[in-house]
Amino acid sequence: MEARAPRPGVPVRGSESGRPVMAALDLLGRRWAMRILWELSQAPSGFRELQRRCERMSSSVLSTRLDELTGARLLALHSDGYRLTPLGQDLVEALSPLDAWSRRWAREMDSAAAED
Amino acid sequence: MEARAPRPGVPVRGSESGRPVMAALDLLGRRWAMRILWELSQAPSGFRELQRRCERMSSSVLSTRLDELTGARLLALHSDGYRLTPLGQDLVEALSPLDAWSRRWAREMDSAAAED
DNA sequence: GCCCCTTGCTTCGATTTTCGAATCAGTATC
DNA sequence: GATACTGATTCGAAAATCGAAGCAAGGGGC
Repeated sequence: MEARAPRPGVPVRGSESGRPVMAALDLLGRRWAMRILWELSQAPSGFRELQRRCERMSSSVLSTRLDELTGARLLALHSDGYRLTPLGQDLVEALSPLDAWSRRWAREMDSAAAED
Repeated sequence: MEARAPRPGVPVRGSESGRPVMAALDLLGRRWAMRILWELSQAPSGFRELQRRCERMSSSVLSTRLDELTGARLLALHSDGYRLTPLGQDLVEALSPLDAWSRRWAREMDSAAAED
């Protein structure tokens, strides 16, 4: 399958500029993309294990995303399964504040719901 | 329109657990969601201005995303347009390392392309 | 050899999401 | 009343995703 992943420097969905951050937002905004990176940061996984860990995501989309993320040099297939590249690990680290934020979000949504 | 935004504590697409970070990944993984937050962090904007800044994204999707993000308490409509809430500002800050990462990504993709 | 199991991955029809141009209703200005 | 904004909706078309079935390759066990 031919991967048509967004790349920095090339116009992507929603941005003619090719600004790197826009390409990143396009790549990461595709369904399951961040989830896949998240799961692989916990442990390298093969295709089917990854599918199980993402609660049976569609194999066709998993295949497409793996192609795109591999093409973007964020991960690679080794003998023990897919693994993040150093670049991919950096991305997950850049995204890691999201976990703490989401817990604060959960608290605020709870107290907001309690007020209604 | 009724917003069916992911919320922490409630199972979302791809996760039965309701873990906050999974709800966040679902919400942010929808098309244009992160881009909208990104643009609003640069400057508050009205509906049409936002649409222009996102290079003519579909108005129907913009409307849906605005509903979802508003329901998630990440933004709100004021007299001068849509604005991030403090919670939404925190999210954008949590995502801000992405900009620096994307520039490193751009450099690595360039040098990788040069080798081919 | 053959059988059985697992792997990464593709196929393809059905469903969901997104697109985008037209349009609506509300408000302000003249 | 006419014009020009605004946020937002409608709806048929296009694209993305789903998901069950299946394929080809590899590794034992016999």
